[in-house]
Amino acid sequence: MKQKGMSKRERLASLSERIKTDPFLTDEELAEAFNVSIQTIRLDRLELGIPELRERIKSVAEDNYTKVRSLQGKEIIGELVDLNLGVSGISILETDNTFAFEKTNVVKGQYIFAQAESLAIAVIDANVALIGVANIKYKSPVFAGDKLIAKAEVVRTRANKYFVWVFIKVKQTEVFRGKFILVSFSK
Amino acid sequence: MKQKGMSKRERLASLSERIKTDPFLTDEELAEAFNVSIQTIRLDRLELGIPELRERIKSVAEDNYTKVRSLQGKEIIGELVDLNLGVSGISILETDNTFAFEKTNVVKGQYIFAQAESLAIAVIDANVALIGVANIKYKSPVFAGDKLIAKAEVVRTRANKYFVWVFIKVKQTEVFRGKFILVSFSK
DNA sequence: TTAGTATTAGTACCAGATACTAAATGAAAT
DNA sequence: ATTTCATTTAGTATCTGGTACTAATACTAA
Repeated sequence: MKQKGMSKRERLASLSERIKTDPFLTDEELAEAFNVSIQTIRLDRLELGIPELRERIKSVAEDNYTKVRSLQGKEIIGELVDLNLGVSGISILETDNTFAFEKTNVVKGQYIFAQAESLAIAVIDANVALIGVANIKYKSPVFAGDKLIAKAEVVRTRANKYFVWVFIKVKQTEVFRGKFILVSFSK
Repeated sequence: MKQKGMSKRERLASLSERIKTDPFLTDEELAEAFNVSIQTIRLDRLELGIPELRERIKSVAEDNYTKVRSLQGKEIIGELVDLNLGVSGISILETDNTFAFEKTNVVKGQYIFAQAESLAIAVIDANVALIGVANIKYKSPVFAGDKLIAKAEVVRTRANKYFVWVFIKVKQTEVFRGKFILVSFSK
């Protein structure tokens, strides 16, 4: 994929684009791709303020290490700030643009749902599975940066079934409500 | 956090534990922590088959790079295998244990929901926001390893509102159904 | 005391850089 | 055609966090 006769401006733009899409490229590989010397690539990076390969890899690793742990590894989405086991609970989720659609900056419903679901499960604290849900409603869109405050309440317990209501608000305004039916699991 | 008078066996066990929980530790830091020389740490790593810091960081970065992109970066959860814009769509999601609760191996509802929601949005393909949802139902638990096949159908369009039904099956068995109300966004 | 293991020390080497100096090349302006 | 300045290339010393290897020393159990 050699690109000859490129102006410096073009190369700089293309370079940062490439590194953004693939942060694992060495200066040597980049030098070959652009058909310039390694030194030129280094000068370009210096000019663009792009750190060296190892730093890039490290930051990808660090960013994701925490993010992956907190988004997919952890059982609770959002921070549990109050818990009254079997009765009620409150969690807070600070959103940012990684939770949102790029174009619109609207937070994806899946994260709001995840906060509600995980809070509902935390309140029960048993080997539960979410089997039924009803009456979910997104009342108004949530934007990146909004701080979601979720409140859960156990409204009824019957045999191994738990009925939990979860409300999520952004600054007093209700943005989501859902009724979850949790079924405790045979051990 | 110095640990003196540890046997080799103890150190080896503790070492791999530490590196597992924090892969960003250099040999030097480890040597200080265990109060042994750097060479000892290197011999230990060699014996345990633990790669060097840079390799560790790189593999964390690579593992997560794809995972994070596909789970939180991408707009669609699951692979879109069929799309009839404005009418219907099918997506497939192969689950694994990263989607599930550790203890029970039951896939978290949030991922199933995310697949359904993102498919519903893909079928509409407009600047939509998910505002209302109704009649969601998880019919039976999904386990890590199950292959989820989601089908979406647009059942009604009224002004800027779209009513989309999504069914998810695992081997002919319906595990989820949901009716989404999507509202197209003012540009 | 000795054998064998564990540990430490030191050297040469590597990748992928930084930081720096110096030279060569190219294009535009005079 | 020559000067001038930006761009590019070349080369050296240095850094980090290692590998691979050899050799010496310390510890421990028989």
